[in-house]
Amino acid sequence: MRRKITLKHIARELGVSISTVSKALKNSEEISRDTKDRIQAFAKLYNYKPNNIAISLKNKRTKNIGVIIPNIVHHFFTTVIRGVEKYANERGYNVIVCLSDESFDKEVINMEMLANGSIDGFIMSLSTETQAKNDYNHIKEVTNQGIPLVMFDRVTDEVECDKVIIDDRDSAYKAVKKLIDSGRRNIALINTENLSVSNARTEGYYQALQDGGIPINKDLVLTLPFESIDEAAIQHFFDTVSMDAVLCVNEIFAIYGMRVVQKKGLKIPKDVSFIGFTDGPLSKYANPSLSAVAQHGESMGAIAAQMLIDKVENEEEDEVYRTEILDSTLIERESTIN
Amino acid sequence: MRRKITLKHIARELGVSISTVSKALKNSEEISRDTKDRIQAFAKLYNYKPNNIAISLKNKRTKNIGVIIPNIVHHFFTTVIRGVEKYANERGYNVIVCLSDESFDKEVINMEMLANGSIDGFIMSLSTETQAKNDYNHIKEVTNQGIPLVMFDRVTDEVECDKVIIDDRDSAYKAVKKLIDSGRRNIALINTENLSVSNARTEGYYQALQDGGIPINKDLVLTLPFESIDEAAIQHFFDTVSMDAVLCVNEIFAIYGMRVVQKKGLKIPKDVSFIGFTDGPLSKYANPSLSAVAQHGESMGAIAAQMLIDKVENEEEDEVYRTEILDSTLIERESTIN
DNA sequence: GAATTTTACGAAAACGGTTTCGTGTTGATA
DNA sequence: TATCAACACGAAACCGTTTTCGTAAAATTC
Repeated sequence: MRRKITLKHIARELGVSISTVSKALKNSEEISRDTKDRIQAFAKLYNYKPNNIAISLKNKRTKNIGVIIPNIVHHFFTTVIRGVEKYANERGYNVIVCLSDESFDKEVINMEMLANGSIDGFIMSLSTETQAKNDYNHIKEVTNQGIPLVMFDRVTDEVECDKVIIDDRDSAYKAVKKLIDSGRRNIALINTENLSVSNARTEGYYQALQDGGIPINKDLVLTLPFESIDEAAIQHFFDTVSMDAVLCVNEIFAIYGMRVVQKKGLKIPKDVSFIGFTDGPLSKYANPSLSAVAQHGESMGAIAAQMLIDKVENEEEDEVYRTEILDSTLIERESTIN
Repeated sequence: MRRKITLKHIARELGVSISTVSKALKNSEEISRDTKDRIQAFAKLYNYKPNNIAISLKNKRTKNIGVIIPNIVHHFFTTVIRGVEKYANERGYNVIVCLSDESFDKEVINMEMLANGSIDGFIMSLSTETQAKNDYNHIKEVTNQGIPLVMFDRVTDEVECDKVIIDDRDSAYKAVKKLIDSGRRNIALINTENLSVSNARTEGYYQALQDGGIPINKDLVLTLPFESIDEAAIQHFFDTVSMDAVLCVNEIFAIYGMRVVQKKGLKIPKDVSFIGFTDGPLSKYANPSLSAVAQHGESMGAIAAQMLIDKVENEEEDEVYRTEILDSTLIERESTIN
């Protein structure tokens, strides 16, 4: 087993000083051609690579970025990570992924863990629990220390930092408008508690109904606790309420809803049409395939990474923060197109 | 903005030496109660936290583990990461995720990037390209340097290290046997090129047919390039070959196959039953829901993490490697149960 | 009161690099 | 031949810790 070789080893072996070796390997003008050749050849032979940790300590730059997300089994977050990773890698950064598991405490622990020098900046999306508690001290703590932060998707006004979001309100508005335009009048909504994005989508839903001159009927709105997929509640909802269209704030609700509706003998989209949020594989491969609002997670991740790295590498800390609003796309599939 | 405080700051501020501060904060017996109290109070007040990078350099331990996977949008890999992350976090480790994107070159680059001190050990699953090339020098390089490595799922005999896999051959065998036992005789297989796991599953398929006394018919096997989801090829396959059951080496093939079969007016599972590999949300929410071989990615990840961390923290390097074989579970759903 | 042991702390090395500055040697210049 | 710049390299500081070892001063022992 060949252990990693250091500058010290090379210096000792070649009878020169550590500084000479360091300079020679950076092709410094200070060192003679001869010496450089010797040192470089030796280094190549023994496959010398500088130790990242030592460089990090010296530069106070780790070239790592921390990504904290609530959950990784969600396709959306997965695509964001992918976008972050791809972009970060191109710029020589590694990605440390931490999962808060929708828990406030884990979010705090993860942030503290990484904030002590392990990373140059954070990209994060809030856990539901954090949004419910409305407690952002751990995040302010981090930004106060001057660690750059970019929040995406689930964000809050309480923290000043760069943000990347889609306009959830407007996306829902457009989806509902589309349903109205195609002649639907009894449009239901299945949403979730305590989630900034769900709330925004709900607002868009109401606004679209209002603008469309459709009276608001609270019975058409089913609010479920966060993704518990309470099958009985969904079943009961469709048993007791009648509608000709449904907007769901996530894929799972929509897929499950379609199933219940189909079991009742109704046809999709003839009798009821469905639109879901977050276009993932489920939507694409569902039967019928589900029309969905695509959030373009990968671009979101790439943009977040770009904003973060630009800030990290930008010496002068301008206290100006941007919020980038990305376009969503309504992808129409069998669940709305006859 | 309060910058991070260091031992040096505390020492200067309190008129003691750095070593005294360091010891006081570790509650060393060497330091008087008085001094300790002063220092600890001061440290608490200014929220002192030791710098991870400095500690890493000193200890030659980063408390980071690198995970290299081919793809993150695959549900299976996602669950593995989750398992790794959960377990690693419990033991105080962070997880650096790198995506090889099924590319040999990216796999090499990622490994080299992390191998220079950024991590204490690797957990990885091979990219298709690496398996096709059969070139594992970058991996051997890493293990030669004494960096612990655990491979999972897509592994190779060429590299000596700890491994965690499921018995793909046996899992496929059992799935096919189940189909035979339920009276199916024309059992098709949709598999993939150049993938260790796919090959093993194919072996199990043949073996089960042989043991079941069913003649092998190569026409019943469709081999697709890696997950291109060649829709035309799948369509053509079902148009020209007739079968009463299909085993697919991944979810997508199965879901897409079911759709084609349904469009032809055949009933699932009455006319054709389906079993897929890798139980993910698609299987669960498909219509009909898809019976699948569950690989228990989360346990796989947790076990891999445990093996890795045990090895990392174990000083004496016993050159003995284990291969842990996990049980898979056939989850029966509507696509096989009448 | 001298010798010895504790007590309480500081100096310094080490981890593996980078970088500034100092210096002995060489060759050119006046 | 004295002066000086250029060249080629080394010493040392620094990043932020931990840890070993040395040592004054205080406390204890005889």
